[in-house]
Amino acid sequence: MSQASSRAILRRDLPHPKAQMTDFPLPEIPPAEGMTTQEHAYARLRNAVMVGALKPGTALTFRGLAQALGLSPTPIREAVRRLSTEKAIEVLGNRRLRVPQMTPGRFEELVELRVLLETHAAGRALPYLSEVVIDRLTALDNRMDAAIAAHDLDALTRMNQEFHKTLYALNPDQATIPLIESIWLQLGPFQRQVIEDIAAITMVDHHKEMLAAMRARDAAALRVALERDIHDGSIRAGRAMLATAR
Amino acid sequence: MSQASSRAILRRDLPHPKAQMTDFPLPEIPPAEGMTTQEHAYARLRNAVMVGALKPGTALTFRGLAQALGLSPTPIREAVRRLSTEKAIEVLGNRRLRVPQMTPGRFEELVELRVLLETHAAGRALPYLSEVVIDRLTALDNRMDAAIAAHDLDALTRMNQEFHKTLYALNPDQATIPLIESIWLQLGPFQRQVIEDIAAITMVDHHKEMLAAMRARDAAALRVALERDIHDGSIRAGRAMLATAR
DNA sequence: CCTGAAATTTTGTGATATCTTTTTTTCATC
DNA sequence: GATGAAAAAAAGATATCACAAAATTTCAGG
Repeated sequence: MSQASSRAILRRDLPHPKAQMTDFPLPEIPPAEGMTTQEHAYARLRNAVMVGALKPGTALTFRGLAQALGLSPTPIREAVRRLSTEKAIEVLGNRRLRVPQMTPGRFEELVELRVLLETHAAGRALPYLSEVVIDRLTALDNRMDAAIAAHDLDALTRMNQEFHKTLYALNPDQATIPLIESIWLQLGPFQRQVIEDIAAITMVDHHKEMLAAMRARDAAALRVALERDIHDGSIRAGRAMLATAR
Repeated sequence: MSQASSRAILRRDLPHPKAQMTDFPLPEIPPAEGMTTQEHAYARLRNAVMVGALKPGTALTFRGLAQALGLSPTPIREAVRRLSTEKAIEVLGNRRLRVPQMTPGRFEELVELRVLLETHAAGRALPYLSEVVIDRLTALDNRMDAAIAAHDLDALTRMNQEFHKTLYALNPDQATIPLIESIWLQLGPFQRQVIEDIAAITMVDHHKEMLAAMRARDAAALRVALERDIHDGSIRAGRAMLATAR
């Protein structure tokens, strides 16, 4: 991990002392072939938000991010603007950037949207589901068990998203995934504060329910398992956190 | 209208001769107070896509757009990148930009998503609905009747979106509207090819149904009217168009 | 030790320059 | 006239520059 030059990302002052951070890593992302600098910066920042590497309320600067990633501000600005459109980063009126704060109302809305969009996507994916894919998802689920054993929360988060995304992407006429990912981005920073091993384990348990429903080609059961997966994975812990944080 | 310098927006060659355009206007948007150049460019391009001022398949260039808007490429790039994240503009692998093409499968998916998200948003808005708002929506609906009489399709499209958006925005914990707008953006370029006066009129008729349901605070009726509004407004004409265009 | 105004630094914004890739045009050859 | 390779033009990507706005620090006065 390159935490070497990640010092200048933050501003010095923050409204809430709790949000103060002296240093944090921007997880690396392998730079794919033929990727522009801007795309790589986007992928890396997006991943950082998605896995919760940036806490809610964290203030950012273009120049700080540029320095942290070893780039000029130009591609960073493009990447951050894209993320701001996805509501992953907030551009405040006074030209300041920060990772959005979570509120109880927004949290409930986001979880409802996850259920709405993901059950829709799963239903539309089911007709395209093959044995090969089920095997692939089962293998992925097993790797998640290993990640839990190793307490590797980053890998677990990534694989969990891959599990869901693989299912939804089976439908070739795909317009839902970007919307779902926008929701994931908005939940990401908050989620990290919330996830605990227990929540992670129930998450995977629901995946096994989902896989059983897929094998049976049972749309209703898949929907129920998915709803449980989303609810148990976030709602309980999230509500508790927001209730005490006030 | 400033169509003066909108010549260099397009590339000369296009895969489909049908998509070739010699000139087109980018509808103007009043530059709001304290708006940055990038934000204004974003608003203007976004509006152009939303109201269908750019045909599907239209190829764009950063420099051409910059010239058309009288700006340097920098803010244009940021604006276009944002739109590409919203799937309003496609960034092809070979670094080319274009307005996305519509396919039958994608069209059905987008309309389904409209119904899914907008019925959700309407349901969540209903508890916040006041008489004042209903009156405001009724007045807006009347102005739409006038726009139909005047054959002003741009104004009609804008007001139709305002009608829907006003309703959904009543819920203060709002995460759905950006998703809905992304769908509108994706349907925008195609919709313009499809809209006819008859479709526009049925659209408004459904608004009157929606208003009646709002007055009665009847969530089920509102949902039905909204579904009809979306379906009748696009599905029939859209399907017909895509069927013949093949 | 606190307060607040001025000076300093930092930052966002937009234009421009440079480099590389892609596209378009030119033109010789078949 | 068609074909294709080379030359020319155009366009994307990124770094840098200049400027204005905002935030931070400094420091005098209480």
